[in-house]
Amino acid sequence: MSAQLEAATTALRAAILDGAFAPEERLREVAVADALKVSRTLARLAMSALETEGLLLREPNRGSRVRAFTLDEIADAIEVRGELEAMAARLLAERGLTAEVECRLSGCLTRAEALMAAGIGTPEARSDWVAMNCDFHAAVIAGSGNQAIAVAVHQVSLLPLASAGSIIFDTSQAAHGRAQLQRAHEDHRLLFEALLARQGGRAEAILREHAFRSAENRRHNLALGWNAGGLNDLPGVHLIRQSA
Amino acid sequence: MSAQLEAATTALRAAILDGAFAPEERLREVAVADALKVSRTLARLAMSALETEGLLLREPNRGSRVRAFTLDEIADAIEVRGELEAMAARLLAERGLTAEVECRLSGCLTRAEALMAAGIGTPEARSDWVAMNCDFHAAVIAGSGNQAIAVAVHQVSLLPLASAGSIIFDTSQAAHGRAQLQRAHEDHRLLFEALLARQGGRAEAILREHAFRSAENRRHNLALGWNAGGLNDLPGVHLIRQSA
DNA sequence: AGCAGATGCTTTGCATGCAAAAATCTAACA
DNA sequence: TGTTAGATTTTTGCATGCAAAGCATCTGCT
Repeated sequence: MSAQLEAATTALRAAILDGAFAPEERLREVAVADALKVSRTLARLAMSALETEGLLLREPNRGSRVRAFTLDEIADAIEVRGELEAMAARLLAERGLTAEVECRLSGCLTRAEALMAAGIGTPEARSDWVAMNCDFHAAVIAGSGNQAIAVAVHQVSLLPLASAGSIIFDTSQAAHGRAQLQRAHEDHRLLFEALLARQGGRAEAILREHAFRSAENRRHNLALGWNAGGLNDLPGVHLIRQSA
Repeated sequence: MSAQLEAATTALRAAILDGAFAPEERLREVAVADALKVSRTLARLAMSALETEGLLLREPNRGSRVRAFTLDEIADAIEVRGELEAMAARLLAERGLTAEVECRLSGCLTRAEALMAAGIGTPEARSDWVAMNCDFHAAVIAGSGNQAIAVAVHQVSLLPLASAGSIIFDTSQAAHGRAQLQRAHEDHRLLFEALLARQGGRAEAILREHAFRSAENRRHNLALGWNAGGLNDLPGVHLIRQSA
């Protein structure tokens, strides 16, 4: 993918996630091209890319529409990601930590503690926390030595709000939100401990539960925002009510 | 994806898997276009599609190369697929079998028994077996109710020889090959039993072990073919010696 | 008045053409 | 003889243009 196409795709993806297009709205190439200030060809290619990412649905000869997601789909994706990361943790425990991975993980723990000590009230602190979380999870996956896990995790993380990089901070109830982060950090710490001790089964269980509760939290927080009509403040996504 | 593009992509994918291009060989758009008898545009789009599938590697401004795979990568992908299917089995056991899924699974068991009774010496029988196997695994995944699993499985199954639809029958040692199939069938039967009894943990364990051994068998059979230089008879794939 | 068919307009799908970037070749100089 | 700089050739990346497939409206017929 070339630089221009990359830029166009990124811009279109951001526009979709920002809610620039209504759910189920038809996307015409010319409109996209105009909005992105690129040629029809690039708009078309960007749309194709986002189609394969699953953000757009294309009907033959009738263009594309933005896809809408249910809360359940997002929670499902997070659960799958968790299962994959649990597998990675097990493999990592079995093969043992390299010095590099150990350093990276403990670095994340240190950063997390510093952030929690200073408080995570500011957007910068939240951003740092997200980066730390991404780094931690990525380190586990990379350390597992199984590339297929990374591929699969990448795929399910394409769903909006399903990746380790999208965390919804519950600022309405500070104490509750803080408790969630503390618990997440404790999970990370215990996981690190299990990895050091080569306890594969334990590492797997910790990460699986970590992800499961993460999915539950996500579902809860999203539902809150949904009911409050406040989803537009999120790194937007089109949500539709879950069918049943 | 339009009909013409779909056809071109399928043709190119088949050509690559058939080994029409040497590993690491550079693929030029015009060459591909000529070979597929399509315009450069379609060739280009097809190459992009295969790039996202992971069959081609593209370097900016320098075209694409066919990607080569190691035995380990294939085994890793199978293991990940197994983990995902094990998760699906657990979810399916927890939510219980619907009449439709139960019927589909038991149908697969019946077909398998018929095939084993008649012997699987002919290509048709082998093809039937593969279809049965695909159907069985797909039924478990679909029955889990978690769409993200299907997406992730699809992704890792894109690796050549990693999908449930690619089985290497060991015809050199008939008894050994037959034992492999019998064991696979027994796994399926026991899994069905566990699902009926809502034994989620047991179902998960069975399928995970099933996949793990499948990966080992695949590694073994591929290594056999590799050493015998007989990989060209397979639904071809470019294999390179695993690095370590 | 209602429905079927036809015609025009919109939108996508594909091909060709042009420009820029990379690879290769050539030649000159150290 | 080896190396480097320039020029040429190849190859990709992108834009524009044209044709075909939908979709809507309008008209004629029952």
